[in-house]
Amino acid sequence: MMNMIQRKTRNPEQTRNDLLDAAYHEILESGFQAASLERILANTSVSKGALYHHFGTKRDLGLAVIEEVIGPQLEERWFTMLAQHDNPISGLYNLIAEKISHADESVIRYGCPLNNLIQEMSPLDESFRQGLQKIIERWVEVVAEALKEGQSAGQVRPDSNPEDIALYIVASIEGCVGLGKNAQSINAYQRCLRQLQVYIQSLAV
Amino acid sequence: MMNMIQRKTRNPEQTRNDLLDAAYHEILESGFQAASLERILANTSVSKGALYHHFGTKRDLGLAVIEEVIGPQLEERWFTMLAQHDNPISGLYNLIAEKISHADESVIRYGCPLNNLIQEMSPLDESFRQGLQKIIERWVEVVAEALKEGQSAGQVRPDSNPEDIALYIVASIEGCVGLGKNAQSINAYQRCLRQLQVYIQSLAV
DNA sequence: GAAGATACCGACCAAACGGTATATTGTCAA
DNA sequence: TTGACAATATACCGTTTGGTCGGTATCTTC
Repeated sequence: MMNMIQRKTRNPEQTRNDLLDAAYHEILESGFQAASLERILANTSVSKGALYHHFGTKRDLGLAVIEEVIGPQLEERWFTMLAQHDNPISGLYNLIAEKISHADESVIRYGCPLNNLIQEMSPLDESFRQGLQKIIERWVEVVAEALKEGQSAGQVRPDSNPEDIALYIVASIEGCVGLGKNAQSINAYQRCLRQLQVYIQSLAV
Repeated sequence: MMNMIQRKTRNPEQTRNDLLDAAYHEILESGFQAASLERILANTSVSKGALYHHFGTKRDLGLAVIEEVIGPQLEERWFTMLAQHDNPISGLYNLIAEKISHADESVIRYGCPLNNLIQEMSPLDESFRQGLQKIIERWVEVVAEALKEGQSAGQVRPDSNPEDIALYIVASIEGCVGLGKNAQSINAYQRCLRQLQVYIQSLAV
């Protein structure tokens, strides 16, 4: 076979990561169903053969993006930061504050990758739903755990259910991001999150 | 041409409504991009020719669903009901209570048609975004207006911005529906909305 | 009742899609 | 050095997609 324009050296790990990264962005921009493998390949200079060597189907690629890109991303940016504060109220408050001040264009334009996939895929594919749900549950659990410790330390009002509140906080965040995205407005995004801050402060004892 | 199996009598309005209704359900189940015209046609016994007589493109059909189905649906179920209460706190509270008790399977499975389309389409098509944003703005406006009147009547705390709170409430609702959908859990859905009720009550003077 | 407009029909089309088959090349253990 | 296998390349395939087109039936108007 002629004209084999191949990569100079083999690097399967790099190839796999390139694919995951390109797939992540393609999915963020177009959604999973409308994500085009051809476009992903064009953005990575990876051949179709290589793609199907690393991932059995488009679906497998999507599931890998959830598990290996979106999950870890949230874990880093959110969960470890929350653990650094010894007061959950100020911890959550500061986390939201950071979201408010770092309102970059990508969030306003494309919203939250996790929420996007939830709305699109969770009714259509049980494996997707479970992969996404695992991340959500972890998120809620981390917030709930912080609130519980805050209750023990007398920082959080004891008359409230940490699990329920954590669930609601996560829901509100996704809601704020979603509305900011549709308004295409940093202002709406910030105003919405600001109210969440007010709510969070009301949890203090 | 032989074998023209046509509808017995013409009824352009009915045909159009049938198409809008079927498209609404198809979009709710699959999203807009993955919505199949063939499937819509199969569910309506309308021919492709008839479809393209009433709607210029698939995009036009989608925009019509937003404007003529989703918009009015929310207007009926929400906006008129809120106007019936003379206290916005109890009005909003009851509206959420109704959502909690009427947690039908469709909401848990498919979520909110408005939010689904926002997350999928608003970054991809400016006309979609504007159509959806019009509905969101109306929603926020109705809630904000009710809160303002409540402030005047001394029912709502005066130290808060009705527009911001209204935005946040709408965002929270969408967030709760979205999480309930991903958890596939009526329980999570209800617990989440229950916290929103608590928040709403905290707005009372 | 003829003419013109409106509504509807179904075969067809090009493009894009995810996926497969087969060939080739790099890597590394034996 | 060689044999085996992992990694990569590309041509190709069947299906589905949104959309078009020439034609027909029905309704309205004069």
